[in-house]
Amino acid sequence: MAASAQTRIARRSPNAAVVFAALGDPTRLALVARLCDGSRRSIAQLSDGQSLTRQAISKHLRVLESARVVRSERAGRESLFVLNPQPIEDIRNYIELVSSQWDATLSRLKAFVEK
Amino acid sequence: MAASAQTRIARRSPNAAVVFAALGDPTRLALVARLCDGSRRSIAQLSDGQSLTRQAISKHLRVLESARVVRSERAGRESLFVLNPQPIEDIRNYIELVSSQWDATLSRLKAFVEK
DNA sequence: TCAAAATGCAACCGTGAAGTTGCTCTTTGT
DNA sequence: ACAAAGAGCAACTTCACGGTTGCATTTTGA
Repeated sequence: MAASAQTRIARRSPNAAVVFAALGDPTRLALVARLCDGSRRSIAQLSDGQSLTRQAISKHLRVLESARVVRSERAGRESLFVLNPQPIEDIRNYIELVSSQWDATLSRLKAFVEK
Repeated sequence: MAASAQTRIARRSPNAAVVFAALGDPTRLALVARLCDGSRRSIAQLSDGQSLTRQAISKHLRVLESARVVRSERAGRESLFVLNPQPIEDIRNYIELVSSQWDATLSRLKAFVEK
C-alpha cells in the first residue's frame, strides 16, 4: 500500500497536534526559549521575573511535560526542568512534510505555466 | 546591541504562538494536510466525510484564516480555501532557531566531555 | 531544632473554545 | 421561476484552559 502524501501526513498528526497545542501559548513558548540552551531550571527560577504566579508557571510546565516537550526530575526540594528535543524534532519533520508537499505543487504549477 | 539567542527567539514568539495554537487541533491539522497539495476547496468539500458539522468545520477554517495559515475567497455561492505557506515557513524558522540553539549546547557538552 | 524555601494539591472563578441547532441569504441550475 | 446547494449569522450549551488563593508537605541551612 503506497500511502498518499496526505495519509502520510495524517498518520503523524495525532501526536503533532498535542505538541503544537503545547507550544501554542506565549508563556509556554517563552519557557521553551528559556530552556532550549540545555539548562535545567527549577520552577522558582523559571517563574522569577515573570508576571504570573509560580503556580501558573508550574501548570504551564506540566502542560509542556505531558506533551513531552519538557522533562522534570525532583532534586531535593526543587524540581528541575529540562528540554526534550524529541517532540520538537517530530513537528519539525511534520512541517517538512507539509512544506515539501507544497513545494512539489509549486513546481508542478510552474512547469505547467511554462509549458 | 547583540541580541542573545533567547531574545532572538522570544522576538518571534508572539506570532509563532498564534500559528502553533492554530495547528494545535487534530481537526485543523487534518484540514491543513488536506490543503497542502495546493488545491482550493469549498467548505462543503472540506466538511464532507468528516464527523463534524459543516459549521464546525467552517469555524475551524476561520481560526486557521485568522492565523493566516489559510486564505479564503468567495466564488459565487461557495468560499474557497487555500493554504498560505508563509506562517508555516515562519514557525519552521522558529523551530530551526530552537533546534540550532539546542544543537550548539550538545556540541559544547560533547567538547567538554571529550576534553 | 526551626524557620524559610520550594513545591504540590485542591478548590474556585471567569472566559473563551468547540460544537450544535435553527434560520436567513445568495447563488446555481433546470 | 423555483427548488436545492452553499454558506453566513446568531444563540445556546458544555467544558477545558488559564489563572488565583490558601494550605499542607518536604527539604534545606543556620
